[in-house]
Amino acid sequence: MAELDQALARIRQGADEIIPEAELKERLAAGRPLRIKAGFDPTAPDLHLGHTVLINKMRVFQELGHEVIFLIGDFTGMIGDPSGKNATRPPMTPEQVVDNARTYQEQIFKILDPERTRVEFNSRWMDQLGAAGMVKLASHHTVARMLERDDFHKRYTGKQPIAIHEFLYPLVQGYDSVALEADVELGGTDQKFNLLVGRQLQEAYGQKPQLVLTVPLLEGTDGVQKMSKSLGNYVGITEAPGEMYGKIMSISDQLMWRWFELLSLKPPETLAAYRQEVVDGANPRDIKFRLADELVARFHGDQAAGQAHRAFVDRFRKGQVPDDMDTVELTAPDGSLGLPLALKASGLTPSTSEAMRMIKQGAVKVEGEKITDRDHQLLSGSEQVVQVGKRRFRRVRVD
RNA sequence: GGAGGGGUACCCAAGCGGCCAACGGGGGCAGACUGUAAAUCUGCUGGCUUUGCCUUCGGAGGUUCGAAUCCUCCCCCCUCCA
Repeated sequence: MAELDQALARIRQGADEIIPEAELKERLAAGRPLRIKAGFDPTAPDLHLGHTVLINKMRVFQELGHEVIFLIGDFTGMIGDPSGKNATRPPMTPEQVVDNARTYQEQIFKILDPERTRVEFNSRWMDQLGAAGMVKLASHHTVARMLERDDFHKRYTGKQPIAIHEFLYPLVQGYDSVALEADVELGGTDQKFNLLVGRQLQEAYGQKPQLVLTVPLLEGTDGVQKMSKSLGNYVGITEAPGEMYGKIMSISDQLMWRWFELLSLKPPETLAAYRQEVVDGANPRDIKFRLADELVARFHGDQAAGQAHRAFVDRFRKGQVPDDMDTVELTAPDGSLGLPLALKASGLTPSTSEAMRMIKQGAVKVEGEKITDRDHQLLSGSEQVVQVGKRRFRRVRVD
């Protein structure tokens, strides 16, 4: 049974909770491939590293021979969630959903095996359910239990509004488990309540309740809030290798360990050895290189990762100007172009006002030389490297 | 349906006739320091043909020499009562 124990260990690794813990071994021991469900919101098809914590876990199940279902919540997405100001979503058209679904698949198949991934849309069964079915579904859960959910509870006691349809969210998600006859549902720790509703509903519909496995939420590049696109603290998995490499290298040393733990596929012994290296005096930055190497390679291949690594070292450690910057061509009607206008026109700053500010603050360099004169001119026929701050470069040619 | 509270820049939040492009905080950007770290300190944070001009305080009008601030109508949000 060493094989079973190994499987258990791999599933548990990095997981926050498994409910009920004991049953996992039991189901695995039965030998039948388990049906693993993980739901995704179709409104945000740009996956970032935070999502991959979960997808990595899906992959583990896949490698262990189980049936992994990638569920796109198109029905749930069309309801929209009007509550939080930042969560207001316009209803999506079917075309958008299809588009997003395709984008999703392109991205997840960087991690999952497409041959062994079942893709589902919950509109398939939700559209069939009808109003009567919805009422029946709603009858299986009580308001009191719904209010146990932490965020509902807080809003209720804090006299904040809760729209009725928000109660439908967990119900529909739970019903997905009924429709799919899921054995296990994966989700972030913030999904725990919804996942548990699935268990309860399956029981109500005469099924064996699914197991619930939650994974921690990954902190974003700021190291504090969870990674999300709206907070701008994310690393998208389709980002260019250099971009991705830079973002990973900019995280704090403390956060680096967290990311290793949740994102690296390296065994725990290796990570422990890394920690020891730092204890023994290694520069944490050099360990961070390994994290960046691994992650960039996963999404872009070894070669691109190697290139990104070298480019990073050249640019920041050796202070060189990057060699792959964009070139823009500008026209100077009067033989020369004022620097602020050039900055705006080349996209280095969003406005001339911003360009003025950057110049005043000493953030602008032309051919490596700091320019603080706002009337500085770029002459026609010249081609110069213009830089704003440490990261924004552009080769500007003036005609 | 009734009563009350509120809509201010990316977010939170002051201001309640001129000194307001609008206090303060957060976030962001930049500079110093560094390991492009983190922490810290400093500056900036509407736009433009930039020592000046133009447009912003839910929307549309109005009063006034002058309005984010007063008046009218409208839209939206919240709380309580029904």
